[in-house]
Amino acid sequence: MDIRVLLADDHQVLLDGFVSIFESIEDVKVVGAVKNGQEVLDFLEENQADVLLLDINMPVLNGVETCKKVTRKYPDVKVIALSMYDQQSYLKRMVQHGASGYLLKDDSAEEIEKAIRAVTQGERYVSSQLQDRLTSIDFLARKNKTVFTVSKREKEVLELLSQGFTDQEIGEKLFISFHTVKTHRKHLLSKFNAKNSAELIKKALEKGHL
Amino acid sequence: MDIRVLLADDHQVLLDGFVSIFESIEDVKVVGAVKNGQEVLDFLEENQADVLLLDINMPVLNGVETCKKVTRKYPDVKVIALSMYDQQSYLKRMVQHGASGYLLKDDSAEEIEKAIRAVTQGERYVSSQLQDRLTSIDFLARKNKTVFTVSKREKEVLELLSQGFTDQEIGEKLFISFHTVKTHRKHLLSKFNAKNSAELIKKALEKGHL
DNA sequence: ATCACAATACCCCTTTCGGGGGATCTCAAA
DNA sequence: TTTGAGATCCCCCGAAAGGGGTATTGTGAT
Repeated sequence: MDIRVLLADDHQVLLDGFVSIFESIEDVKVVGAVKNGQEVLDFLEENQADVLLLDINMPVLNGVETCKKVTRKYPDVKVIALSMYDQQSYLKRMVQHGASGYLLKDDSAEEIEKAIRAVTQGERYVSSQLQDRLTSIDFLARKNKTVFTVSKREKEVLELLSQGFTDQEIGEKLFISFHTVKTHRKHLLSKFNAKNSAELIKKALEKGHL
Repeated sequence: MDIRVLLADDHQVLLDGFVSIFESIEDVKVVGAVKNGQEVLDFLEENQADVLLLDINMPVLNGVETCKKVTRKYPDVKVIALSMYDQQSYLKRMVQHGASGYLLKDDSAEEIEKAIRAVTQGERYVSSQLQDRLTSIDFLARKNKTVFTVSKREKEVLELLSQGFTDQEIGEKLFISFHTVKTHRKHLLSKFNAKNSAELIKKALEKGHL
């Protein structure tokens, strides 16, 4: 039985690229190529897949959310996260949400094939480029609470901060006291481990919270 | 004579993808696939190419700089910029620096082929997704002075700012007075039209200056 | 039912920012 | 050769940010 792969990435070139790559692999069939998380769910409604190669950065429904929904609804579908960035934060979040693998777009076709075979066997696969970090991540995941959540309100504050508004102005926009905004910002700073708002915005953008 | 294409993108998957795509096109030959701007220059030192498919976001030497250097040194090489983002700021900068084409990674293989053929004919090609914006860009490019430069020193300050350092700390790192840092930051704020450092970092990241 | 956490608001205090100037000096381009 | 831009330094001043607390709600998970 062939391995049925569903591709999800918002970039057409990448989809085309993957299709071409998989054409040369005997027992791997690309059964679908979609452009966002919503389409993943729509596709799985009516079709079957063994592996989902899922880009993290997508519009409409992002990778993390899609991964969560897919693994909950279709536990048999193995999800391999695909990211441009070798950031532990992503890896952690995806693994937490049920991903079986994590690859970088920088990885070779061979590595991707290996990953697909591994996850269909029920194994986990992480890009060799990240292997060395894995131990520390596992360790951190258990001991430390590095995977933090950003609440709805904090997200709003973050967004307005990135647009250059002051606490005062944000307070007015959200109909809350500027003290509260200060508190939210304070929490954000400590969650992202940023020394000030400039670094906060950078890290938030990097980690995909903006 | 075949069209010799040099690929430059830091993501292996994309390179593989392009190679696969071009394999099915008779008269297009991929003569090289490199991972950063420096490698582009190194490659062109010893080899020839007709078209350079150049990703804008690359480490070591970014797309804009690479484009500038390549078009200056090898005027016969047609550069097609490749970006994930449909931001006019990028388009403008690349065109200013001699790019002959601009594609989105979201574009289809067909569109890419079309673009390659167009630029080898000496034409210009812009992703159809951006066609409608072109007029306004041309207009802006003439009337307004939207394209500003960020000096070397300002870039350094920007980088350190994004890492959460204060003017004082940046001054120490760069062996200059914090007054000077303040001045640089002030200039950056006005250039990027940002109300504060948070917005500055966001805009700098968006426009690819970080 | 308890516990954790999000969301709200307030206090104090110090440091940093941000906006407005002005002033050299150098180097390259017009 | 003049002009402009980059880089450097300095002033003032008020507004914000940042760090440390405390505290009250409400809600959702265990």
